[in-house]
Amino acid sequence: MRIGEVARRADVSVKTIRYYEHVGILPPATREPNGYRSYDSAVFDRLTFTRASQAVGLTLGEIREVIAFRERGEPPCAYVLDLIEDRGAALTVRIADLEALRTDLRDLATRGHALDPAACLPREICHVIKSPG
Amino acid sequence: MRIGEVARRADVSVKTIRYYEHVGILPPATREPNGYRSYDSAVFDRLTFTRASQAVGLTLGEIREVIAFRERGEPPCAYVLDLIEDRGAALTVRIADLEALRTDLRDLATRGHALDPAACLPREICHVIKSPG
DNA sequence: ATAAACCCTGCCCTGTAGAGGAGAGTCAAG
DNA sequence: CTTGACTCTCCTCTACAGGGCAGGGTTTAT
Repeated sequence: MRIGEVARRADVSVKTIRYYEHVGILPPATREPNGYRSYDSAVFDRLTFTRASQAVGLTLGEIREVIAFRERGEPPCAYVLDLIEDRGAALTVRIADLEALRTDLRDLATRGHALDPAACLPREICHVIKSPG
Repeated sequence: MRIGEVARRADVSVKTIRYYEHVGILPPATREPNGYRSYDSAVFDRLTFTRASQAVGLTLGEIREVIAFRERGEPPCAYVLDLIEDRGAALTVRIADLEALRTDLRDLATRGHALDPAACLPREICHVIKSPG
């Protein structure tokens, strides 16, 4: 199967498939005598796994690591669980940060609506936004 | 005052100051006869405002817009409030997405711990991660 | 006089995940 | 025979906010 057909059937772009090969998500494709890449159905397993992994927030670099385990013959499950737990912890921190920011924004909006634009001095640019200090 | 002193006193890098001039956050500095940039204390108001704005999630592009209002002689407060409310709404969506992702990750971790790595087939790379379909 | 510290412009580099296009070769159908 | 669809490699570009050099000129203190 050629790259275009793989792309259509997996609903990814041809560019993406070449890129995945470039970054090691896909092994170097075998080639037809004319140089065209040739694939068998195993490519769909890779692409499906890659998509599912991206959906849970793994980067291509991490996905490549996971695949590397598998290629060394080791089940990557333990590594995957670590990754997932790290991602989860990082996500918790990030969500907390964003929630704090959202709170700030709401306070700012509330305060801002109570302020008079005519009382905003050029020197401070806009009195709605003040430095935390 | 020269750029280095501004940088020290405002606790930003010299690079950052030049960059801000480049992108229009700061007006082109006046120059000493030798070509060195020369600043008066107004630069600190800009830098302070810029920092405070970044802290609430505005981009330099947006900050530049706000400053442009001020330079046209209009109080930018109304525009700032719009920006803040847009950011807040976008943030709410984003937080919801991340929370959904965190939920997925937790489910995945829970299910993953219950699975046997030895039962993970090479074809699926890692059975902890499955496509949503 | 000279070394250390400062300043200038201009250029490339970072990370993410590819997109877009140039220029060329290949293949099937009409 | 030629048109259109496909494929190849290689190069540049995106957003964001600067960082890190090179290679030069200037100032300040010793």
